Amino acid sequence: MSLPHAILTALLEKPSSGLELTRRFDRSIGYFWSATHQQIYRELGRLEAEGLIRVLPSEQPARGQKKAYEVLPAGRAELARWTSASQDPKPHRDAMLLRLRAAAVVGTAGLAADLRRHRELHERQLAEYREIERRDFPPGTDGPEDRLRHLVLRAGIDLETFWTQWLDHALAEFARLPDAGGPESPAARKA
Amino acid sequence: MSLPHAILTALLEKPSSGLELTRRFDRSIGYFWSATHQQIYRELGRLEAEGLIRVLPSEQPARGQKKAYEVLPAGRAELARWTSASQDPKPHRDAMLLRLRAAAVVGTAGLAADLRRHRELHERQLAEYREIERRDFPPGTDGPEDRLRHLVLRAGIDLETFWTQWLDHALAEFARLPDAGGPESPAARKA
DNA sequence: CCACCTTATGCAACTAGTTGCATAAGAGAG
DNA sequence: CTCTCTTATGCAACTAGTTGCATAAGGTGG
Repeated sequence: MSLPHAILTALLEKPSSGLELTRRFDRSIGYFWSATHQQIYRELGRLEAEGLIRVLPSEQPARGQKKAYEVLPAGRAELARWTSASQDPKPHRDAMLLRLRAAAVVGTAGLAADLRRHRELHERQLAEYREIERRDFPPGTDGPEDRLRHLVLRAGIDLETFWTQWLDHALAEFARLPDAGGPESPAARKA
Repeated sequence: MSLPHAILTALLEKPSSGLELTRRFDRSIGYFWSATHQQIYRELGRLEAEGLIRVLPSEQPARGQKKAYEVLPAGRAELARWTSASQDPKPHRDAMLLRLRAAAVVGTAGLAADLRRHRELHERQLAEYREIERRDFPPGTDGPEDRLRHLVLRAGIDLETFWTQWLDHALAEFARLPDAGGPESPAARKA
């Protein structure tokens, strides 16, 4: 139930068209709230119908024409309401941890390669975050809005650092396991 | 697409009924792959229809009667296949980070209290994980299966530690912000 | 013996997110 | 002028997860 609020935030930061929003979701906002262009268009339609946003009057678009939206006062109020309301954290789902647990039962064959691949992906993401930090938060950037946005980026950086290190730890553990097939290789079991 | 595999893993660890599975998902497995009882019953039905699990022959149940399942060889094979197959990490969604970013635009009013509440929740979860670690992984527990399961638990412990510390950091940052209403309090804007 | 509580299973409807594809305008190549 | 590529918007169908409620057996207290 947060995609509309993600869009409101993005539009308050800068009025945009659906495709522009999609691009921004692929970059900054999508790092902690991803969305596809179809989700975004559908949600823009709903938000407009509810009177929380409107099409920028300058543009009178037809299909295939850019159509930029801006947030109306009711939209800002709704975002403020949502931001301050108490919310329970959603339980996270992590397929890799599940696979590790499954591997304890059916064997670790083939898993190490994917652990290494994930490690690379997290490292690449980390490098991207660091680049954003260098670019957007040079020393002296410390207005209240900057501080909050930097705080969010720090969470991303620290999380990727965490996963990179944890995967290193996992790979080290794998190296110590008896054999490539793991505790019970599926082949050995199926005979 | 991982719930069936979570269930297969749980059933391989120990054949169980739907409700028993639900309880185990509330404890260990649910810490990284949560599921409600309705999801579990529905999925058990599907897995049985696909021939990956079967009802334990000892029990011939009617409605309201316990009905325990065990994994068939085809189920084990499918789990092994899924575990070893390469999978891309799903982008994570975190509402709290989104709220912080929204707060940079509409103001921080009311947010600090929920940050504190979340900190408490993460700390409580951390204590629970540590208790599980103490109970299930005493020194000397180091068979290959134990190592893998411990690795997964460590991820949980370290993640909760991470969030607790990050929230402390966020609260410290909040304390330094100009005022309770934040950079642009909604009230000030709406006038 | 029946009202109520707990354990246990399950259906139906809804919400959110994903995937695949369709439509349309404009720009450039031949 | 028309074919194709890019930009842009959007619908429809599907998959996954959530919420609300129904059903049924067995035990307990009055």
